[in-house]
Amino acid sequence: MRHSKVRDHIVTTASNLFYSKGYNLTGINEIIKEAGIAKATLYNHFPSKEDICIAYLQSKNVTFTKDINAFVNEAAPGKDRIYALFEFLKLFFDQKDFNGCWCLNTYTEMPKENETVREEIQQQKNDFIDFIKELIVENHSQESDNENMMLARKIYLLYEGAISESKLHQNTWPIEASLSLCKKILE
Amino acid sequence: MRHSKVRDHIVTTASNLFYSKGYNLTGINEIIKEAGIAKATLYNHFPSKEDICIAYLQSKNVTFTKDINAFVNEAAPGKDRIYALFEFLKLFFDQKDFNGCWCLNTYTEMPKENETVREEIQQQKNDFIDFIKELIVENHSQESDNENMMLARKIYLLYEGAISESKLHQNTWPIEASLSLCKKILE
Amino acid sequence: MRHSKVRDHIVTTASNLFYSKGYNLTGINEIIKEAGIAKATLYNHFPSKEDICIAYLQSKNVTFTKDINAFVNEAAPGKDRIYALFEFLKLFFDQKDFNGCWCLNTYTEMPKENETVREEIQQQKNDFIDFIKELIVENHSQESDNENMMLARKIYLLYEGAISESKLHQNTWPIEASLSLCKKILE
Amino acid sequence: MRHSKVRDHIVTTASNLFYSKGYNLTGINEIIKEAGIAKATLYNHFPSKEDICIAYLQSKNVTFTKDINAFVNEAAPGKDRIYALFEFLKLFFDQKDFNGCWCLNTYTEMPKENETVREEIQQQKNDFIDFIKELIVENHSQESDNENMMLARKIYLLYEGAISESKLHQNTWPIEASLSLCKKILE
DNA sequence: CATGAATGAGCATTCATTCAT
DNA sequence: AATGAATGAATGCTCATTCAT
Repeated sequence: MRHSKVRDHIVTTASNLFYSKGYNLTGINEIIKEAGIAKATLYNHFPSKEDICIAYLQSKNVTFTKDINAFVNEAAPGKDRIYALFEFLKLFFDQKDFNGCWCLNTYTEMPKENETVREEIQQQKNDFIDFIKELIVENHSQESDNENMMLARKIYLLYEGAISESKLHQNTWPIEASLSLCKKILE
Repeated sequence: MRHSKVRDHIVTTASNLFYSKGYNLTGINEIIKEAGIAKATLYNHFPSKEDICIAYLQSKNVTFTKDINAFVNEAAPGKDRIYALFEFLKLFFDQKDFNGCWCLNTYTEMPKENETVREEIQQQKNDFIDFIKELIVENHSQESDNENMMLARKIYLLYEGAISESKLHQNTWPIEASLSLCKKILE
Repeated sequence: MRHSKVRDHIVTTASNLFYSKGYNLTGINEIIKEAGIAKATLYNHFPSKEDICIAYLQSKNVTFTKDINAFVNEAAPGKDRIYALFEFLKLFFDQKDFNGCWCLNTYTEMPKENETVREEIQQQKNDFIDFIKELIVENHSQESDNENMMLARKIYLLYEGAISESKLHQNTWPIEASLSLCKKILE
Repeated sequence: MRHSKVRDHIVTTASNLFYSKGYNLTGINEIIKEAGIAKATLYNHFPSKEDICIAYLQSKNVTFTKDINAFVNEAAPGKDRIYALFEFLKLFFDQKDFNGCWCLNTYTEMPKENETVREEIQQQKNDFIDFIKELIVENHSQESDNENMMLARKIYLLYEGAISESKLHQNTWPIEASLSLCKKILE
């Protein structure tokens, strides 16, 4: 049974802790205490802490993908939808538990040897680049596929820089600066 | 005695481990074993692991500042010196223990409550932004101080995006893309 | 319902695991996984792991008694039937999951306080001694009952030494040596 | 420092527990509680429980070798020294914590994969066989080396059967029977 | 009769730090 | 200034068993 109420509860609880405190600074004991379950219950649902981490990453990604899709679709087709990425980021930043990008954070916390987690993260980022590319294609589809990809990567880099640095400096200026730069290259 | 041979040896050893494995995944035992010293010796020089972390960050910054300064000064004055930032990053990426930015990594690994480390990191990043601003001033000093700062932040964001993402994707395309974008906004 | 198909399946599965891995190194989870049943199903048939252990010992003994009886009866009446015990042991040793004597193994693994299991094992061994005594009686019945018993115990000791040590040294020399000694005392 | 007071204390404490309760039924917690030390202190002296097991086996063997040597040397040279092996065993049996052979017990408790422990045990047993062979050589040295070895193995098998079965049946008859058999083959 | 889910107590091991010398 | 030894608290994980359905 892949989806159970308890399982979802564990993922939600662990996700909040992993995201706000970090993966290595969150112990299993803290997760079960917060979730109000026994240790063996957790291990009945997940073979190891690493598996909870994967579930955490996937859960974050599902929500993110859904939310950002909905958000950009509220903007007018064209460049505004691309700019909306950064508006979305501002809302994200304003959330009281904002702690940057779960992917970058987790990638940093994991031992290099953990290829499972690394590949999950790389996949999510590549999916995000593809998502940006789609927005670009909608906007100026006269370019070659390769040029669209190049542009998508640049906007992706601006987004990533913005999320990392707004966290580090605890300020929105990186988001504003990235948006400004984004507008410049799309004009 | 702020500077002793043993102290420097500890910092060097710990730095290599912290940088390549991460702060939380590096234990005190590993540091003393690698350094070939007794545990109490380490604690004679540093009150706690956190203090070694500060020394690590400072040590990394001293080297970085010296090296990047030297590197950009080899380029012709003007835009080339700014582009040299990204050339420097490529060399950095090619080093066999490359693991992204020690500041971003450590910021992610530390508990939010640790303001000492957070402030050290923010200071380093602000110093780096100032360094970029100096390069800009040298290049087109006719702009206002505020506009120079805005531009410096944008180039800084490109640099930060490039270092983070080249690590994550294990590829140089983020550096190339950032450099390309940098050239575009300076033309 | 003392004998059900499920019950027998559990005993068979548990027996294989207990014998090859040891009682303490075999978990309930491994048994149910291997048997393909639910945990509660197992506990419907056996009140505790210890009860499965008893069933395991009895099951092993039933098979052993049947097999060794059949085997020695194929030999000519007289001394050959006694020597056949060691020939039987050689065949036992050659089985790919050979792991010595289930009784001695289980006796070693159980806490001293577990008298139920200890008595079951002692009973099986006493039955085996009686079995050997019967073979002796068939052979030279002119001896007193006491002398027959003494002889049976000696042959039993050779058998037990042979099984333990062939396992420990992973070699058949202990069986050969015991057989050789057995022949000497019967000549 | 291979030999420290604490280390010896740990080995002594663990040995008593491993021998009387069994390796798997003795937890690290019980060892440290009985030894009156902190958990990390134990792990400062031994990398793992398995290493304590090796130390336990070696410690038992050192004492055994010393004691049995001293004991047999008190007997008159010749057959008596060989018979003394079984007299020694009787004294061993009478000790209040007698629980059979530590080697056979530990061999049974260990997973098959643990070759380190298995080899240690096999080595001890082979050394013991060599010891018996020496006693035989002293007695009737006119035999070939191979025949002496064959005889040593047989007496060894009697000894091993005696120790295993006196434990299982909680009685000295196996020792008496083995001794009786031993006398028969040496006459 | 069978099940999936839950549990408390326990496991071996590692952590950063302190202390007496 | 340097050390080896000791520590309490926490780590991730497994155990046999129970319970509601």
